[in-house]
Amino acid sequence: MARTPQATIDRDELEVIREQFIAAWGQMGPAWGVSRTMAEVFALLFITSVPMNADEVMGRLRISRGNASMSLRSLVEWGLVTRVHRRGERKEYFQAESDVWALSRKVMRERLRREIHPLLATLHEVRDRTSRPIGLTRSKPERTTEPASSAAQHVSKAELDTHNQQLDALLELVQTVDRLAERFVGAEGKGLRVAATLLSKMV
Amino acid sequence: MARTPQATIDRDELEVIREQFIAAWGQMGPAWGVSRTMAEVFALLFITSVPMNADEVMGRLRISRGNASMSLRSLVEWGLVTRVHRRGERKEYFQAESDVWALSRKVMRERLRREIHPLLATLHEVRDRTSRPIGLTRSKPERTTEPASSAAQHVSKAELDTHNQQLDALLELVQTVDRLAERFVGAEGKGLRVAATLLSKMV
DNA sequence: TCAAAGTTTCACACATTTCTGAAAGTACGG
DNA sequence: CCGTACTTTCAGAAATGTGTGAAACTTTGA
Repeated sequence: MARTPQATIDRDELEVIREQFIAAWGQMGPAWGVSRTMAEVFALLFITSVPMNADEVMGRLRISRGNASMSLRSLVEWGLVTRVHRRGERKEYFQAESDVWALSRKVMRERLRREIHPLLATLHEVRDRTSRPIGLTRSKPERTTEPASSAAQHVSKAELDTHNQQLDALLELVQTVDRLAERFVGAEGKGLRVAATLLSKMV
Repeated sequence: MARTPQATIDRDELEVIREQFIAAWGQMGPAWGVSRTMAEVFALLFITSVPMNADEVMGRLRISRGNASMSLRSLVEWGLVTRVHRRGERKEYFQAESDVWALSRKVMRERLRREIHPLLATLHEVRDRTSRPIGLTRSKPERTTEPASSAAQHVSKAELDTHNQQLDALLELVQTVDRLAERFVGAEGKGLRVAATLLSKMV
């Protein structure tokens, strides 16, 4: 297991290693809310650390022009990759954001926007439909009238209370996640790193 | 916008409300690494707060027996739902874990296991292939021999260093996420809640 | 030991997502 | 302006992921 500080590595070997990295990243893509290809393109740009144009990307990854164009565009939208113009060249080059902390913040921001916020909106909406102010004192069941089976129409107070309690608890959770995430995203610097340090102090 | 503390709600109305909740949850499913149906089944059990058997689930959600069986089974595997036996009844009933904090920990544990850990393993493996101890002092480029274009075979030291730096930075990030998550998962109680409280003290 | 009740499996059908390639669009230099 | 170099779009093809339903399997009570 002793690692020899290998001085040289073959071009081919490096390419194989990069390939392995790219493949691993690609597999994670879908689980992260981006397509496999998008993840691979990003991995390629990230690990190579050299700006590439669409042709280079499509050649290296063996994907179509259309796919390369789409993927690069999405990556730019996510803020994970930036366009680079080279003097005297007409082609557009793309380079990956290389600061991993910045990357994590950008990913988080995007997922917050696409997933958490819409969910929160719906949860609030749903919560409102059974009235009662949001997220406040979770009134304990205080069972009063029970089945109330007058005309097979009304829902018992107990059932409604349970519903509301579940919803409130969920809302609180999602809001907590949201607030936490916003904090990371907002933080100037290495949001996660700060968090990690802080939390390591808790038992 | 003033909310009347509505005393009664029609059965039908409650069903519609539940439906909206279930639909919203279902939409989030894919983004969370579970299928839409699985998310819906969970939402149904969670919001209804009453144990149901497979037939009730398939009836309410209009899904096939096979699908219901699969989804319930996965939910049990994830630990989000538990089987309940009723005295004298032969059918199996299923009920959702109702503590949202426990839920969040279980989801996190599962995703850690399926996504983060394999990724970490591969990253380490990739890192090892260019040797040098892991995650330690990120040696600054210290550019020495540059192109070294002897036989068009070897990779320049500079290129290799860049590669390793990117990889190390990424490893550090993923490890941080991993450690943070492990902490939440491990925490007895409301991991996230504690985190939120703690972090609210940071500026 | 059997029949009834309940659950799981799995080959196939269906739906959704992703990718391709060619055509349309855009912008730049001359 | 026009031609060339490059990029984007998009309809259909391919791949992937999900859902169905019936048959196989398991369990239980008599």
